[in-house]
Amino acid sequence: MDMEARGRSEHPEALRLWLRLLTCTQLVEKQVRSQLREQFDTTLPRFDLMAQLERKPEGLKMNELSRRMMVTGGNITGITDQLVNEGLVERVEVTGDRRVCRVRLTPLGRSQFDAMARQHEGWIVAAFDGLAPPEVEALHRLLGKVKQHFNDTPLETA
Amino acid sequence: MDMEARGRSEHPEALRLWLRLLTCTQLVEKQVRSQLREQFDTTLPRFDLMAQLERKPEGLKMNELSRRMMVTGGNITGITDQLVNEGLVERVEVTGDRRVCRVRLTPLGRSQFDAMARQHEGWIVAAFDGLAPPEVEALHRLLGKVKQHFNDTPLETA
DNA sequence: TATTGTTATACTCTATAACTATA
DNA sequence: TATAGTTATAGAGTATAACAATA
Repeated sequence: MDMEARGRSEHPEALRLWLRLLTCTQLVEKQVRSQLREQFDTTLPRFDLMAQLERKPEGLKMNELSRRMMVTGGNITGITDQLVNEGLVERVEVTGDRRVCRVRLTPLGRSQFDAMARQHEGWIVAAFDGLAPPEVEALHRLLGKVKQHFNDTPLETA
Repeated sequence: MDMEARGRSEHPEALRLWLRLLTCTQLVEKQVRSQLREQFDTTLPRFDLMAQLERKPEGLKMNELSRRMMVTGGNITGITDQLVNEGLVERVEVTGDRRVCRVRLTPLGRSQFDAMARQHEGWIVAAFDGLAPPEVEALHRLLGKVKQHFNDTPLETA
């Protein structure tokens, strides 16, 4: 229940913040994973991939899926294969470059994703409804700065 | 790079917040995992388990480790076995209940953890140094409300 | 009977690297 | 040569459930 006992004795603010951030994410993520499993017999990466496609009717290249989902290419092939076998997404050839393919939702995939997304939205709203709207906004803004700083920083190896 | 394209078209605030929270956590977590691997040839769960023990010289029961790390018991046995084999932690019998054992850091484990924690702290400080101190504080406080709300809510299955 | 910890197992997710086919 | 995608593999990390010993 308390991952936050993890830091060193000095406990600088950044460390406390990180442990709490991790705890919150894990709480929500565990909830989402188990609900996806129970209610839809699916997994978070599969849901994520379909969610990436949902707003791109023309589909996305494997490349782009890999970058957006922050995992390497081989994994995208694997998840895509599963979803293709179940008829939820399809690979489409791209004219002009025969190495490339686009992946997009099938009508079945779209309707199934819509059903999942509706539930998913409910779980997420429930997870954060301890916050007032301005607090949600503030949290969103602050995390935006964290993300931005990461994008700006060349990821030092020291 | 942009997990946040994931939500539905309506994009209520809670959903946007969740996607950003997840993105930030994954960015930091990937960084920490790869540094732990490169610099100390260890993993995040192993580091976490040692961190739990660091502030408890008397050790923790397997039970307590399981609860704190939010994973089931069998996994705690596995990670503990590894660390015992490397001489970093030890199992201690508990008088009065022969089913129970406490796990605690060995002197070697403690000194090795200290070295890791020093580096770890640096990675975390770097991850959040795009925020001013009052912003760190605000973020910490808001996430505290999220966590609290989770603890208070009996985890509805609908 | 209930609890603590262990064992055995299966599955998902991941990165790496070698491979192919195109460019 | 370089790039897009695939294949093969190994290893984390996890949950589940059956089990032993003890309470």
